[in-house]
Amino acid sequence: MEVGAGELTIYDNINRKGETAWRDLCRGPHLPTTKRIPAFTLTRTAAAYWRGDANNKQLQRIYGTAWESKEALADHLHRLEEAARRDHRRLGQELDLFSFPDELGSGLAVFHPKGGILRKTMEDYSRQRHVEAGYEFVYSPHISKGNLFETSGHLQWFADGMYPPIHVDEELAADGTVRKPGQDYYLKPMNCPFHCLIFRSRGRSYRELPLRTFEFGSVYRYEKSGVIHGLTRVRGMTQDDAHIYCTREQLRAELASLLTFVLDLLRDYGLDDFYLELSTKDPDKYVGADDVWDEATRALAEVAQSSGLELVPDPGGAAFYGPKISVQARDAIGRTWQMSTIQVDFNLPERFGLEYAAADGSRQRPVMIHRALFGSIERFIGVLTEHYAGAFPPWLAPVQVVAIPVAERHLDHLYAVAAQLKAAGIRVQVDDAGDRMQKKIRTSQLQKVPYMLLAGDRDVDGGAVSFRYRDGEQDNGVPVDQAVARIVEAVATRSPR
RNA sequence: GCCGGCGUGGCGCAAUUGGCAGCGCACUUGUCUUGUAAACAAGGGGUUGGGGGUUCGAGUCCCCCCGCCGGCUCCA
Repeated sequence: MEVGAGELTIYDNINRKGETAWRDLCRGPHLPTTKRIPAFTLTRTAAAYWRGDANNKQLQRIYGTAWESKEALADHLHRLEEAARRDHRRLGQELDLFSFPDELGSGLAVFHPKGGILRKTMEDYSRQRHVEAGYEFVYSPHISKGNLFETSGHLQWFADGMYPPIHVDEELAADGTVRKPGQDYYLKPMNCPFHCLIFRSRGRSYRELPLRTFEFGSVYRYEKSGVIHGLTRVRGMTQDDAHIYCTREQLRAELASLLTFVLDLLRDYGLDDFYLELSTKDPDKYVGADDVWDEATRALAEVAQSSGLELVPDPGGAAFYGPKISVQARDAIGRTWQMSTIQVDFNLPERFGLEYAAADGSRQRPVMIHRALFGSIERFIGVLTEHYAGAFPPWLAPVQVVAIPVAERHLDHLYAVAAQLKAAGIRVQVDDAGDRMQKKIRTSQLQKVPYMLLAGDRDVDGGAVSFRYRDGEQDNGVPVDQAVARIVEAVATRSPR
């Protein structure tokens, strides 16, 4: 039969007359009777393409889950609830981070002030690390004439993933015929063609290589309507994108240091459980010479192996232009997300005719590496939101400190503390609303603020504040200078608490 | 894109066979001046996603768009 390995059973479903009403396919495991399933529930229903091919008809599929005991089923359902509680779409709403206004269109997000400061903090730290790692910062526009994407091959290979062209500058004569043909502009689906133009903008020497061009580049992809999902699958996104142009000899060392860089940076954002996937050539869809493919694939494999991380092969999963490593990260509840990709590309340097002058004076073609760490910032924010369940570590938290007076007369003391924190670069708010203290604590708790600083008569008299941490723990009567230093230290070291 | 479900103040939800659009939170104002997860009271806020249709009458029924949710296919 067509379904994989193992047994395939056809169940006869008998009607009251004892005739077979319909037949049902099932790939095991099989039970003689459903009485042996102690706990099950139906979960959802949706269409599925016959044999997983969109060209085929769809069948209605009913999903269920079966467990060895009622307790195991309850545990499973509880885990699903936990995942739902962490859903970044819900937390994005509750924590006022971002939204998807209907007016913008599907898959297009706006970041609110709190999501904005989170994003800016992530970007700033990323920029700092890229400076340290020898990247050059470049910028490119969001749209381009179609020419560029003909050169890059996007219009041949990936036109259906792109927004349709914007046709401009056409002039018609009085009789309606075209007097001046117009131009097609496209929203860019990738940044690489632009970076290739930057490389090509003047003659290049081997002395400049590796040339590492970095950009937070906004790209637009016409994702099919049914696949859009929160921040993790959007139509407009910003990639932390870089293209590294190097010699074939430099490739291996560059890939090795790159993987280290990527993993270190992901760890700084709080992800630390990884495995790697090596995507190799699809024999039916690739460009470039076999020996270069082999060389690059070997280099990637060796670099991956020396990382000591688990390596999962993904045969045929490469892009048409070169093999890649992708970093898969496990989050706090064990789900895996594809994060960073490191792709070797033999195609674009060829298509753009990129060259550098080698030491012997000959003209050589550079190898190009595409890489993104976050993948897209939007997606990374979505993943981190779920990883932390919205309780971001202090350095990332949109509001790091909320100061709460026991009574109104303690406000001036807290305004002074807040001014000190603010001067030290801490994002602090004084909750001077008309609510009671308990209510203010609840509000900040629900907003997952890392530090609450409370002050009553005892604190004011002692020149102190009282900590309430996000986990409910308290540390009362901490002298103001110490309290400020404690918070500044936690933020500076990107401490988890 | 496909199949199924859904769309009601900022958010979460209610509204009987088609018959006065409501509740909680949030917001504004007032009173209370408080020691670790919700004080009390009053007030404002809606063309029920958009458009068309049926009807004396539509949140409710029909059609077309838009968007969301769950899957499938896709994810350079």
